[in-house]
Amino acid sequence: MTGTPLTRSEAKDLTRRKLIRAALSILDEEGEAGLSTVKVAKAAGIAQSSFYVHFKDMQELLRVLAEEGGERLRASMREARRRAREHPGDLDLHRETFRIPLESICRHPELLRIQIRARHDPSSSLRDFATETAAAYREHHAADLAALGYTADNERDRRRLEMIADGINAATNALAMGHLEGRYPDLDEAADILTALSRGALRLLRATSNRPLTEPPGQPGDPVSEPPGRAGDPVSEPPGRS
Amino acid sequence: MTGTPLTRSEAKDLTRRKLIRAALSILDEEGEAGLSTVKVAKAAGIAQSSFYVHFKDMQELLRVLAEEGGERLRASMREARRRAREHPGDLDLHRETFRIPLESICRHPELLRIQIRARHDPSSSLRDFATETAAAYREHHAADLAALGYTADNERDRRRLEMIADGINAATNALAMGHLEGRYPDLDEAADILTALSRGALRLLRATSNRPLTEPPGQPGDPVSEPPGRAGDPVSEPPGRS
DNA sequence: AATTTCACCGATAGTACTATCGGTGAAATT
DNA sequence: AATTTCACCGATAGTACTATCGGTGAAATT
Repeated sequence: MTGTPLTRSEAKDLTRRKLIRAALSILDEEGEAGLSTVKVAKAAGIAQSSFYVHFKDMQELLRVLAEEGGERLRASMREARRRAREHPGDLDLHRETFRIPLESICRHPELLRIQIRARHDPSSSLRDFATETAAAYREHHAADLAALGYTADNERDRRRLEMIADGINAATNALAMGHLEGRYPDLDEAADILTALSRGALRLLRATSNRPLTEPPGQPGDPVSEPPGRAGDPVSEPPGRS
Repeated sequence: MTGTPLTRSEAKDLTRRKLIRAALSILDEEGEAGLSTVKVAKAAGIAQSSFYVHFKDMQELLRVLAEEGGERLRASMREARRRAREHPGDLDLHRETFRIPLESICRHPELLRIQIRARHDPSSSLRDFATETAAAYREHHAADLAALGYTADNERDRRRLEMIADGINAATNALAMGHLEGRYPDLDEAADILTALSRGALRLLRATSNRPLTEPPGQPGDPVSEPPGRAGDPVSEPPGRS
């Protein structure tokens, strides 16, 4: 049947993978509270005590899990955004920057769930890690927006960009979860909504930038003004793109 | 000192409130995993076994907690949105519909955290409840948008409205958390961002509605609707508002 | 005044889990 | 071939918690 004589370290690594896989599946079915060395070891086919050959404790396994998943997603997002920036005209590519994370989340939803739970659980040893991860996503997203031409040269605008990135990331997670729950069968539709959310907010940024402070939000005739001069396509490209 | 002779039921109710308060504070400091009948009872000043006089088990206490918090928030949001609808011109009132939930979340962040954790924890007995609560927020928000004039008379548009509501709700939670973490000191700024996110997405809805693309919900001449040739105010009011 | 109710108590049986320890045999090294 | 390494094992001490039970005294009812 097998014919594959494994070396000792190969066998160990295999067992380690089995433990990780088992943990993921239990996490998926029962959540973090259902996770125990007993269950994971048993599901991986080894004795409970052997769990400690591979991990110092359960927290270490969880961290490994979170890191692996996060790394993969971040890499694919970076790539998608880079491509979109290189071909600025391509709407499909731009939407792609939203579809990539959506798909990535849907591929391993438990990984996002761990992060979300950890971020909101003061007792989780992963909390700091999850908070840092979320901050990295947020700041990276904000930096990408800045690269698209939404220069943030003062404190307020920087904060706004960060809020937009924060909000959009949260919305992305929410829509991915909705897809998994069967509410939004088409991920492209979700990506469209995210694009629209993002652009709407960015328009505000342009509109009320600190440059021409002539406009306190509300002037006769133009309730929430557009940059003077350019009142074009309502779904127009960001300033630096066309 | 006291001078307040409590009846038996008053005393019992007081103890019950103490338990709830204690649970909230422990939840805040240590999270759900740190919650136990031992700790809660001790913090409330009674014996561990007396916990069961007031609650069937810890899950019941958690549910009571979640229900109380959710009820309060929902009521204040309904009220804020009603007011905004009654005075359609008032931008401050519209922003208020976003500031109310932001403030409410910040008042008792643990309550939202419980819900979020529960939604993403398959083992939580509160999961169904949290999912239903989230669905209620989402659908209510979507209905409110529909009431603003974004009629959703086909499946696709309905789904889009729901996605927008879903995304905005998620963004609201994220910005509230960011405020608590000290990143967004001004809740009004956050409310502005949410308003902008919302409007941007709704514009898409109008723009690509499946009906004759020429005339979305508004009438000809309506300053609000965006007839293709008429590059009007890109951050205009929703169709039904002016 | 006698009786009943009941919020609370301490003790405790039971459950689930963690993490360590000495032992084992096959792989790896000498 | 002899020796060492080490992934894995079963047993077990220790920890933390849940939920029940009989008892108690003051409040409430009669």
